[in-house]
Amino acid sequence: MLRLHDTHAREKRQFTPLDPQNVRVYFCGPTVYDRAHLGNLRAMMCADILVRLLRVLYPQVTYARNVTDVDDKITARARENGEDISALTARTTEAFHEDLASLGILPPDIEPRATHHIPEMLEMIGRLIENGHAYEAEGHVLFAVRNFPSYGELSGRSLDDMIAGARVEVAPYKRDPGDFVLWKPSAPDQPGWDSPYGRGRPGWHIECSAMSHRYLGESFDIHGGGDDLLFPHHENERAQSLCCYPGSKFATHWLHNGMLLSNGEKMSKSLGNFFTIREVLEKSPAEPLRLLYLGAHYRSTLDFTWDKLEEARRILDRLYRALERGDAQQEANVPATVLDALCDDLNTPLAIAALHPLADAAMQGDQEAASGLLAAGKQLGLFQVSPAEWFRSGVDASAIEALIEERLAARKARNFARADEIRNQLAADGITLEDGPGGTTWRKA
RNA sequence: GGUCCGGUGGCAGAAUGGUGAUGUAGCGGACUGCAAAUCCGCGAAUGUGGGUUCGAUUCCCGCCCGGACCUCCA
Repeated sequence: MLRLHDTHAREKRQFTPLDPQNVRVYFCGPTVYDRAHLGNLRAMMCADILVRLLRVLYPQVTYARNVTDVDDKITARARENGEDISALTARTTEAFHEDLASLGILPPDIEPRATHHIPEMLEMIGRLIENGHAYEAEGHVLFAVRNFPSYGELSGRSLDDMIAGARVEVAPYKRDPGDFVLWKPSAPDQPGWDSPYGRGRPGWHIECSAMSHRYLGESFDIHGGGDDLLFPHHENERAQSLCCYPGSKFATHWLHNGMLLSNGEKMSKSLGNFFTIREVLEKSPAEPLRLLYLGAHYRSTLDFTWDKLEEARRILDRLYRALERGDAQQEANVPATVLDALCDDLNTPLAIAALHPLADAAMQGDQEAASGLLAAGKQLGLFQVSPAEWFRSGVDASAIEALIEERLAARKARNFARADEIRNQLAADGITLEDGPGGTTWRKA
Protein backbone atom coordinates (compact mmCIF):
# COMPACT_ATOMS: atom_id res chain seq x y z
CA MET A 1 0.00 0.00 0.00
CA LEU A 2 1.77 3.00 -1.37
CA ARG A 3 1.18 6.60 -0.45
CA LEU A 4 2.67 9.37 -2.55
CA HIS A 5 2.60 13.10 -2.24
CA ASP A 6 0.71 14.48 -5.22
CA THR A 7 1.69 17.98 -6.23
CA HIS A 8 -1.72 18.60 -7.74
CA ALA A 9 -3.60 17.64 -4.58
CA ARG A 10 -0.83 19.12 -2.42
CA GLU A 11 -1.03 16.19 -0.02
CA LYS A 12 -0.13 12.56 0.33
CA ARG A 13 -2.60 10.34 -1.45
CA GLN A 14 -2.97 6.64 -1.66
CA PHE A 15 -1.56 5.54 -4.99
CA THR A 16 -4.11 3.68 -7.08
CA PRO A 17 -2.94 2.69 -10.53
CA LEU A 18 -5.22 3.08 -13.52
CA ASP A 19 -4.21 -0.42 -14.53
CA PRO A 20 -2.74 -2.49 -11.67
CA GLN A 21 -1.30 -4.85 -14.26
CA ASN A 22 0.82 -2.11 -15.78
CA VAL A 23 1.81 1.00 -13.88
CA ARG A 24 2.85 3.78 -16.24
CA VAL A 25 5.36 6.42 -15.25
CA TYR A 26 6.86 9.36 -17.11
CA PHE A 27 9.79 11.49 -15.98
CA CYS A 28 11.27 14.44 -17.78
CA GLY A 29 14.77 13.54 -18.87
CA PRO A 30 17.76 15.61 -19.85
CA THR A 31 18.35 18.19 -22.51
CA VAL A 32 21.51 16.79 -23.99
CA TYR A 33 23.90 19.65 -24.54
CA ASP A 34 26.36 19.07 -21.70
CA ARG A 35 27.31 16.55 -19.04
CA ALA A 36 24.68 16.00 -16.39
CA HIS A 37 25.27 17.76 -13.07
CA LEU A 38 24.38 16.90 -9.52
CA GLY A 39 21.07 18.71 -9.80
CA ASN A 40 20.02 16.67 -12.81
CA LEU A 41 20.85 13.56 -10.85
CA ARG A 42 18.35 14.34 -8.12
CA ALA A 43 15.31 13.76 -10.33
CA MET A 44 16.82 10.66 -11.88
CA MET A 45 17.50 9.25 -8.41
CA CYS A 46 13.99 10.06 -7.28
CA ALA A 47 12.56 8.24 -10.29
CA ASP A 48 14.88 5.31 -9.68
CA ILE A 49 13.69 4.82 -6.10
CA LEU A 50 10.07 5.14 -7.20
CA VAL A 51 10.37 2.68 -10.06
CA ARG A 52 12.33 0.18 -7.99
CA LEU A 53 9.54 0.25 -5.44
CA LEU A 54 6.75 0.02 -8.00
CA ARG A 55 8.44 -3.02 -9.49
CA VAL A 56 8.12 -4.92 -6.22
CA LEU A 57 4.52 -3.78 -5.69
CA TYR A 58 3.11 -4.35 -9.17
CA PRO A 59 3.60 -7.02 -11.83
CA GLN A 60 4.60 -4.59 -14.54
CA VAL A 61 5.86 -1.04 -14.70
CA THR A 62 6.38 0.96 -17.84
CA TYR A 63 8.79 3.75 -17.17
CA ALA A 64 9.40 6.31 -19.91
CA ARG A 65 11.98 9.06 -19.69
CA ASN A 66 12.57 11.31 -22.65
CA VAL A 67 15.71 12.80 -24.11
CA THR A 68 15.32 16.35 -25.35
CA ASP A 69 17.59 16.52 -28.34
CA VAL A 70 16.26 19.63 -30.00
CA ASP A 71 16.61 22.84 -28.09
CA ASP A 72 18.17 26.23 -28.60
CA LYS A 73 20.81 25.49 -25.98
CA ILE A 74 21.84 22.48 -28.02
CA THR A 75 21.99 24.49 -31.21
CA ALA A 76 24.08 27.16 -29.51
CA ARG A 77 26.48 24.68 -27.93
CA ALA A 78 26.99 22.78 -31.17
CA ARG A 79 27.85 26.03 -32.89
CA GLU A 80 30.31 26.98 -30.14
CA ASN A 81 31.95 23.58 -30.39
CA GLY A 82 31.95 23.57 -34.16
CA GLU A 83 30.25 20.22 -33.84
CA ASP A 84 27.26 18.66 -35.58
CA ILE A 85 24.10 18.82 -33.48
CA SER A 86 23.61 15.10 -33.85
CA ALA A 87 27.19 14.41 -32.77
CA LEU A 88 26.75 16.59 -29.70
CA THR A 89 23.47 15.02 -28.67
CA ALA A 90 24.71 11.48 -29.29
CA ARG A 91 27.88 12.08 -27.30
CA THR A 92 26.05 13.78 -24.45
CA THR A 93 23.35 11.14 -24.31
CA GLU A 94 25.97 8.44 -24.07
CA ALA A 95 27.77 10.29 -21.28
CA PHE A 96 24.46 10.67 -19.46
CA HIS A 97 23.85 6.94 -19.67
CA GLU A 98 27.33 6.20 -18.35
CA ASP A 99 26.95 8.55 -15.42
CA LEU A 100 23.61 7.09 -14.40
CA ALA A 101 24.76 3.52 -14.86
CA SER A 102 27.70 4.04 -12.54
CA LEU A 103 25.25 5.18 -9.88
CA GLY A 104 23.15 2.09 -10.36
CA ILE A 105 20.22 4.00 -11.77
CA LEU A 106 18.13 1.58 -13.77
CA PRO A 107 17.46 2.57 -17.36
CA PRO A 108 13.90 3.46 -18.33
CA ASP A 109 11.89 0.96 -20.33
CA ILE A 110 11.41 3.52 -23.05
CA GLU A 111 13.64 6.47 -23.76
CA PRO A 112 12.08 8.44 -26.59
CA ARG A 113 13.98 11.22 -28.31
CA ALA A 114 12.18 14.38 -29.27
CA THR A 115 13.55 14.47 -32.81
CA HIS A 116 12.08 11.05 -33.50
CA HIS A 117 8.57 12.21 -32.60
CA ILE A 118 8.02 15.33 -34.65
CA PRO A 119 4.99 13.80 -36.48
CA GLU A 120 3.32 12.99 -33.16
CA MET A 121 3.87 16.56 -32.01
CA LEU A 122 2.46 17.98 -35.24
CA GLU A 123 -0.51 15.70 -34.89
CA MET A 124 -1.25 17.11 -31.45
CA ILE A 125 -0.69 20.66 -32.60
CA GLY A 126 -3.14 20.10 -35.46
CA ARG A 127 -5.78 18.82 -33.11
CA LEU A 128 -5.29 21.73 -30.74
CA ILE A 129 -5.75 24.22 -33.58
CA GLU A 130 -8.84 22.36 -34.75
CA ASN A 131 -10.52 22.39 -31.41
CA GLY A 132 -9.72 26.02 -30.76
CA HIS A 133 -7.02 25.65 -28.11
CA ALA A 134 -4.20 26.88 -30.31
CA TYR A 135 -3.70 29.48 -33.01
CA GLU A 136 -1.15 30.47 -35.61
CA ALA A 137 0.62 33.81 -35.46
CA GLU A 138 3.62 34.95 -37.48
CA GLY A 139 4.85 31.44 -38.18
CA HIS A 140 4.34 30.37 -34.57
CA VAL A 141 1.67 28.15 -33.17
CA LEU A 142 0.63 29.19 -29.70
CA PHE A 143 -1.45 27.54 -27.04
CA ALA A 144 -4.27 29.77 -25.83
CA VAL A 145 -4.24 29.53 -22.05
CA ARG A 146 -7.49 31.44 -21.59
CA ASN A 147 -9.42 28.66 -23.32
CA PHE A 148 -8.40 26.19 -20.66
CA PRO A 149 -10.21 27.03 -17.44
CA SER A 150 -8.02 25.00 -15.12
CA TYR A 151 -4.78 26.51 -16.39
CA GLY A 152 -2.60 27.15 -13.34
CA GLU A 153 -4.38 24.60 -11.19
CA LEU A 154 -1.49 22.16 -11.09
CA SER A 155 1.13 24.65 -9.99
CA GLY A 156 -1.30 26.58 -7.85
CA ARG A 157 -1.08 29.97 -9.43
CA SER A 158 -3.55 32.19 -11.13
CA LEU A 159 -2.95 33.57 -14.57
CA ASP A 160 -3.61 37.10 -13.34
CA ASP A 161 -1.04 36.85 -10.54
CA MET A 162 1.53 35.61 -12.98
CA ILE A 163 0.94 38.40 -15.38
CA ALA A 164 1.16 40.93 -12.57
CA GLY A 165 4.56 39.62 -11.60
CA ALA A 166 5.85 38.93 -15.08
CA ARG A 167 9.33 40.20 -15.69
CA VAL A 168 9.73 39.26 -19.31
CA GLU A 169 8.55 41.19 -22.28
CA VAL A 170 5.59 39.62 -24.00
CA ALA A 171 5.91 38.76 -27.67
CA PRO A 172 3.55 40.99 -29.65
CA TYR A 173 1.92 38.09 -31.53
CA LYS A 174 0.55 36.49 -28.35
CA ARG A 175 -3.14 36.93 -27.71
CA ASP A 176 -2.54 36.50 -24.00
CA PRO A 177 0.76 37.02 -22.19
CA GLY A 178 0.50 33.50 -20.79
CA ASP A 179 0.24 31.82 -24.17
CA PHE A 180 3.16 29.57 -24.94
CA VAL A 181 4.77 28.24 -28.07
CA LEU A 182 3.87 24.86 -29.51
CA TRP A 183 5.78 25.39 -32.72
CA LYS A 184 8.17 28.12 -33.77
CA PRO A 185 9.80 29.02 -37.05
CA SER A 186 13.42 28.06 -37.65
CA ALA A 187 15.99 30.21 -39.39
CA PRO A 188 17.92 28.42 -42.15
CA ASP A 189 20.82 27.71 -39.78
CA GLN A 190 18.56 26.28 -37.08
CA PRO A 191 17.26 22.74 -36.99
CA GLY A 192 13.80 22.54 -38.48
CA TRP A 193 11.14 20.30 -39.91
CA ASP A 194 8.53 21.01 -42.56
CA SER A 195 5.07 21.57 -41.18
CA PRO A 196 1.75 23.10 -42.20
CA TYR A 197 3.02 26.25 -40.47
CA GLY A 198 6.28 26.38 -42.37
CA ARG A 199 9.70 25.03 -41.52
CA GLY A 200 10.11 25.12 -37.79
CA ARG A 201 10.80 23.28 -34.57
CA PRO A 202 8.71 22.28 -31.60
CA GLY A 203 8.31 24.21 -28.39
CA TRP A 204 9.68 22.50 -25.35
CA HIS A 205 6.48 21.38 -23.67
CA ILE A 206 4.82 19.67 -26.60
CA GLU A 207 7.46 16.96 -26.86
CA CYS A 208 6.67 15.50 -23.46
CA SER A 209 2.95 15.58 -24.17
CA ALA A 210 3.45 13.83 -27.49
CA MET A 211 5.83 11.20 -26.23
CA SER A 212 3.95 10.37 -23.04
CA HIS A 213 0.82 9.98 -25.15
CA ARG A 214 2.54 7.76 -27.66
CA TYR A 215 4.03 5.38 -25.10
CA LEU A 216 1.78 5.63 -22.05
CA GLY A 217 -1.58 6.65 -23.49
CA GLU A 218 -3.92 9.55 -22.88
CA SER A 219 -3.98 8.86 -19.16
CA PHE A 220 -1.20 7.38 -17.12
CA ASP A 221 -0.24 7.11 -13.47
CA ILE A 222 2.70 9.21 -12.46
CA HIS A 223 4.45 12.16 -14.01
CA GLY A 224 7.55 13.43 -12.30
CA GLY A 225 10.43 15.82 -12.48
CA GLY A 226 12.20 18.56 -10.62
CA ASP A 227 10.27 21.17 -8.73
CA ASP A 228 11.51 23.80 -11.16
CA LEU A 229 9.62 22.05 -13.95
CA LEU A 230 6.29 22.43 -12.22
CA PHE A 231 5.79 25.77 -13.84
CA PRO A 232 5.69 26.34 -16.70
CA HIS A 233 6.70 23.00 -18.12
CA HIS A 234 4.31 20.63 -16.39
CA GLU A 235 1.48 23.11 -16.22
CA ASN A 236 1.76 23.51 -19.98
CA GLU A 237 2.09 19.83 -20.70
CA ARG A 238 -1.03 19.19 -18.72
CA ALA A 239 -2.94 21.95 -20.49
CA GLN A 240 -1.94 20.73 -23.94
CA SER A 241 -2.68 17.11 -23.27
CA LEU A 242 -6.02 17.63 -21.57
CA CYS A 243 -7.17 19.97 -24.31
CA CYS A 244 -5.95 17.66 -27.03
CA TYR A 245 -7.67 14.62 -25.54
CA PRO A 246 -10.82 15.82 -23.82
CA GLY A 247 -12.01 13.42 -21.16
CA SER A 248 -8.53 12.08 -20.45
CA LYS A 249 -6.77 12.57 -17.14
CA PHE A 250 -3.20 12.92 -18.34
CA ALA A 251 -1.20 12.07 -15.17
CA THR A 252 -3.15 11.04 -12.09
CA HIS A 253 -0.21 11.67 -9.73
CA TRP A 254 2.40 14.39 -9.97
CA LEU A 255 5.72 13.94 -8.25
CA HIS A 256 8.22 16.76 -7.83
CA ASN A 257 11.60 16.54 -6.22
CA GLY A 258 13.24 19.38 -4.33
CA MET A 259 16.22 21.24 -5.63
CA LEU A 260 19.83 20.49 -4.92
CA LEU A 261 22.12 23.11 -3.48
CA SER A 262 25.87 22.94 -3.36
CA ASN A 263 27.58 24.35 -0.27
CA GLY A 264 24.34 26.05 0.63
CA GLU A 265 23.76 27.81 -2.65
CA LYS A 266 22.34 27.02 -6.02
CA MET A 267 25.05 25.54 -8.19
CA SER A 268 26.62 28.03 -10.50
CA LYS A 269 29.87 28.05 -12.37
CA SER A 270 30.87 31.47 -11.06
CA LEU A 271 30.51 30.37 -7.43
CA GLY A 272 32.77 27.39 -8.00
CA ASN A 273 30.17 25.05 -6.54
CA PHE A 274 29.03 23.57 -9.82
CA PHE A 275 29.77 19.88 -10.19
CA THR A 276 28.96 17.39 -12.89
CA ILE A 277 28.29 13.81 -11.88
CA ARG A 278 31.51 12.87 -13.60
CA GLU A 279 33.57 15.27 -11.51
CA VAL A 280 32.27 13.78 -8.29
CA LEU A 281 32.78 10.22 -9.46
CA GLU A 282 36.39 11.02 -10.23
CA LYS A 283 36.89 11.73 -6.54
CA SER A 284 34.60 9.22 -4.91
CA PRO A 285 33.00 5.85 -5.49
CA ALA A 286 29.42 6.11 -6.64
CA GLU A 287 27.58 4.59 -3.70
CA PRO A 288 28.35 7.31 -1.17
CA LEU A 289 26.85 9.79 -3.60
CA ARG A 290 23.73 7.65 -3.89
CA LEU A 291 23.50 7.33 -0.12
CA LEU A 292 23.94 11.09 0.25
CA TYR A 293 20.93 11.66 -2.00
CA LEU A 294 18.86 9.04 -0.23
CA GLY A 295 19.70 10.59 3.12
CA ALA A 296 17.30 13.45 2.40
CA HIS A 297 13.66 13.08 1.54
CA TYR A 298 13.12 13.64 -2.17
CA ARG A 299 10.85 16.62 -1.67
CA SER A 300 13.20 18.56 0.55
CA THR A 301 16.05 20.72 -0.57
CA LEU A 302 19.34 18.84 -0.44
CA ASP A 303 22.63 20.55 0.15
CA PHE A 304 25.59 18.76 -1.40
CA THR A 305 28.89 19.09 0.44
CA TRP A 306 32.07 17.04 0.27
CA ASP A 307 31.81 16.47 4.03
CA LYS A 308 28.46 14.77 3.59
CA LEU A 309 29.90 12.61 0.87
CA GLU A 310 32.66 11.56 3.23
CA GLU A 311 30.15 10.84 5.98
CA ALA A 312 28.12 8.72 3.57
CA ARG A 313 31.25 6.74 2.80
CA ARG A 314 31.84 6.02 6.50
CA ILE A 315 28.25 4.85 6.88
CA LEU A 316 28.69 2.51 3.94
CA ASP A 317 31.88 1.18 5.49
CA ARG A 318 29.92 0.12 8.50
CA LEU A 319 27.08 -1.37 6.49
CA TYR A 320 29.43 -3.32 4.26
CA ARG A 321 31.27 -4.55 7.33
CA ALA A 322 27.98 -5.78 8.75
CA LEU A 323 27.25 -7.64 5.51
CA GLU A 324 30.65 -9.26 5.65
CA ARG A 325 30.47 -10.25 9.31
CA GLY A 326 26.91 -11.51 9.00
CA ASP A 327 27.77 -13.41 5.82
CA ALA A 328 24.76 -11.97 4.01
CA GLN A 329 23.02 -14.23 1.51
CA GLN A 330 21.28 -13.12 -1.66
CA GLU A 331 17.57 -13.18 -2.30
CA ALA A 332 16.16 -12.50 1.11
CA ASN A 333 13.01 -10.41 1.32
CA VAL A 334 13.25 -6.71 1.94
CA PRO A 335 12.45 -6.24 5.64
CA ALA A 336 9.08 -4.64 6.31
CA THR A 337 10.58 -1.69 8.17
CA VAL A 338 12.38 -0.63 5.02
CA LEU A 339 9.53 -1.35 2.64
CA ASP A 340 7.04 0.46 4.85
CA ALA A 341 9.26 3.53 4.94
CA LEU A 342 9.48 3.55 1.15
CA CYS A 343 5.75 3.07 0.80
CA ASP A 344 5.22 6.21 2.86
CA ASP A 345 5.99 8.68 0.10
CA LEU A 346 9.45 7.26 -0.56
CA ASN A 347 10.79 8.07 2.88
CA THR A 348 14.36 7.08 2.14
CA PRO A 349 15.88 8.71 5.25
CA LEU A 350 13.61 6.55 7.38
CA ALA A 351 14.44 3.51 5.24
CA ILE A 352 18.13 4.12 5.80
CA ALA A 353 17.57 4.54 9.52
CA ALA A 354 15.90 1.12 9.44
CA LEU A 355 19.09 -0.33 8.00
CA HIS A 356 21.05 0.31 11.15
CA PRO A 357 19.35 -2.13 13.53
CA LEU A 358 19.80 -4.77 10.84
CA ALA A 359 23.47 -3.88 10.66
CA ASP A 360 23.78 -4.08 14.45
CA ALA A 361 22.38 -7.60 14.44
CA ALA A 362 24.41 -8.63 11.42
CA MET A 363 27.52 -7.37 13.17
CA GLN A 364 26.80 -9.90 15.92
CA GLY A 365 26.63 -12.68 13.37
CA ASP A 366 22.88 -12.73 12.71
CA GLN A 367 22.83 -14.03 9.16
CA GLU A 368 19.13 -13.44 8.66
CA ALA A 369 19.56 -9.80 9.57
CA ALA A 370 22.58 -9.55 7.28
CA SER A 371 20.63 -10.99 4.39
CA GLY A 372 17.75 -8.65 5.11
CA LEU A 373 20.18 -5.77 5.17
CA LEU A 374 21.52 -6.83 1.79
CA ALA A 375 18.05 -7.06 0.30
CA ALA A 376 17.06 -3.71 1.79
CA GLY A 377 20.19 -2.05 0.47
CA LYS A 378 19.66 -3.49 -2.97
CA GLN A 379 16.12 -2.19 -2.96
CA LEU A 380 17.67 1.23 -2.45
CA GLY A 381 20.20 0.62 -5.19
CA LEU A 382 23.06 0.18 -2.73
CA PHE A 383 25.43 -2.75 -2.28
CA GLN A 384 26.20 -3.08 -5.95
CA VAL A 385 29.51 -4.67 -5.08
CA SER A 386 30.52 -7.32 -2.57
CA PRO A 387 32.07 -6.32 0.75
CA ALA A 388 35.37 -7.76 -0.50
CA GLU A 389 35.29 -5.47 -3.50
CA TRP A 390 34.18 -2.52 -1.44
CA PHE A 391 37.03 -2.87 1.02
CA ARG A 392 39.80 -4.50 -0.97
CA SER A 393 39.51 -4.03 -4.71
CA GLY A 394 42.04 -2.22 -6.83
CA VAL A 395 45.11 -2.75 -4.67
CA ASP A 396 47.89 -5.32 -4.67
CA ALA A 397 46.69 -7.81 -2.09
CA SER A 398 49.77 -10.04 -2.18
CA ALA A 399 52.12 -7.20 -1.30
CA ILE A 400 49.91 -6.23 1.61
CA GLU A 401 49.62 -9.79 2.82
CA ALA A 402 53.38 -10.20 2.74
CA LEU A 403 53.74 -7.16 4.96
CA ILE A 404 51.05 -8.50 7.29
CA GLU A 405 53.06 -11.72 7.61
CA GLU A 406 56.18 -9.78 8.41
CA ARG A 407 54.33 -7.72 10.97
CA LEU A 408 52.87 -10.83 12.56
CA ALA A 409 56.37 -12.20 13.04
CA ALA A 410 57.51 -8.91 14.53
CA ARG A 411 54.59 -8.90 16.94
CA LYS A 412 55.32 -12.47 17.99
CA ALA A 413 58.84 -11.37 18.76
CA ARG A 414 57.29 -8.42 20.62
CA ASN A 415 59.10 -6.09 18.25
CA PHE A 416 56.25 -3.58 18.31
CA ALA A 417 58.36 -0.82 16.87
CA ARG A 418 58.76 -2.77 13.64
CA ALA A 419 55.12 -3.90 13.72
CA ASP A 420 53.90 -0.32 14.04
CA GLU A 421 56.29 0.81 11.37
CA ILE A 422 54.69 -1.62 8.93
CA ARG A 423 51.21 -0.58 9.96
CA ASN A 424 52.06 3.09 9.55
CA GLN A 425 53.60 2.43 6.18
CA LEU A 426 50.43 0.71 4.99
CA ALA A 427 48.31 3.46 6.49
CA ALA A 428 50.26 5.96 4.44
CA ASP A 429 49.28 3.93 1.38
CA GLY A 430 45.64 4.09 2.42
CA ILE A 431 45.46 0.62 3.94
CA THR A 432 44.06 0.06 7.42
CA LEU A 433 44.90 -3.07 9.38
CA GLU A 434 42.57 -4.64 11.90
CA ASP A 435 43.87 -7.19 14.40
CA GLY A 436 41.07 -9.47 15.45
CA PRO A 437 40.77 -12.78 17.24
CA GLY A 438 40.88 -14.57 13.90
CA GLY A 439 44.01 -12.80 12.71
CA THR A 440 44.77 -9.59 10.92
CA THR A 441 42.56 -8.28 8.13
CA TRP A 442 43.06 -5.25 5.94
CA ARG A 443 40.93 -2.79 4.03
CA LYS A 444 41.20 0.41 2.12
CA ALA A 445 40.92 3.38 4.45
C1' G B 1 6.53 42.71 -6.30
C1' G B 2 3.37 37.87 -6.83
C1' U B 3 2.96 32.50 -5.67
C1' C B 4 4.78 28.41 -2.98
C1' C B 5 8.02 25.46 0.31
C1' G B 6 10.94 25.10 4.58
C1' G B 7 13.40 26.53 9.57
C1' U B 8 14.32 19.97 14.80
C1' G B 9 20.87 18.36 18.95
C1' G B 10 27.91 20.58 16.51
C1' C B 11 26.39 18.54 11.58
C1' A B 12 22.83 15.51 8.76
C1' G B 13 17.90 13.98 9.19
C1' A B 14 12.85 11.30 10.52
C1' A B 15 8.39 11.56 13.31
C1' U B 16 4.43 13.37 16.20
C1' G B 17 -1.91 17.13 19.44
C1' G B 18 0.54 14.04 25.21
C1' U B 19 7.79 11.10 27.90
C1' G B 20 11.42 14.10 20.09
C1' A B 21 13.89 8.17 15.79
C1' U B 22 18.41 7.26 13.42
C1' G B 23 23.22 8.42 11.78
C1' U B 24 27.61 11.19 12.23
C1' A B 25 30.76 14.07 15.29
C1' G B 26 32.25 14.73 20.58
C1' C B 27 33.14 12.66 25.55
C1' G B 28 33.82 8.29 29.06
C1' G B 29 34.52 2.99 29.44
C1' A B 30 35.44 -2.30 27.68
C1' C B 31 38.54 -4.85 24.22
C1' U B 32 43.86 -4.18 22.12
C1' G B 33 51.11 -4.39 23.20
C1' C B 34 49.30 0.34 20.94
C1' A B 35 45.79 1.08 17.22
C1' A B 36 41.67 -0.14 13.96
C1' A B 37 37.06 -2.39 14.16
C1' U B 38 33.32 -3.80 17.60
C1' C B 39 30.51 -3.33 22.11
C1' C B 40 28.57 -0.47 26.51
C1' G B 41 27.45 4.33 28.43
C1' C B 42 26.92 10.03 28.38
C1' G B 43 25.69 14.88 27.14
C1' A B 44 23.11 17.54 23.30
C1' A B 45 17.50 20.10 19.46
C1' U B 46 11.83 21.66 17.67
C1' G B 47 13.76 30.17 14.64
C1' U B 48 10.54 34.01 17.18
C1' G B 49 5.89 36.38 19.25
C1' G B 50 0.83 35.47 19.89
C1' G B 51 -3.75 32.25 19.47
C1' U B 52 -6.74 27.49 19.84
C1' U B 53 -6.24 23.32 23.51
C1' C B 54 -6.22 20.04 29.71
C1' G B 55 -1.70 19.78 26.73
C1' A B 56 1.50 22.55 20.61
C1' U B 57 7.47 20.94 18.01
C1' U B 58 2.92 19.36 15.46
C1' C B 59 -3.06 23.18 14.09
C1' C B 60 -4.00 28.86 13.14
C1' C B 61 -2.01 34.11 12.65
C1' G B 62 2.09 37.75 12.70
C1' C B 63 7.41 38.42 12.46
C1' C B 64 12.47 37.02 11.28
C1' C B 65 15.60 33.87 8.29
C1' G B 66 16.57 30.52 4.08
C1' G B 67 15.14 28.46 -0.63
C1' A B 68 12.30 27.68 -5.23
C1' C B 69 9.22 29.34 -9.23
C1' C B 70 7.10 33.67 -11.98
C1' U B 71 7.43 31.47 -20.15
C1' C B 72 11.47 27.08 -22.01
C1' C B 73 16.70 25.23 -15.49
C1' A B 74 16.12 18.36 -12.62
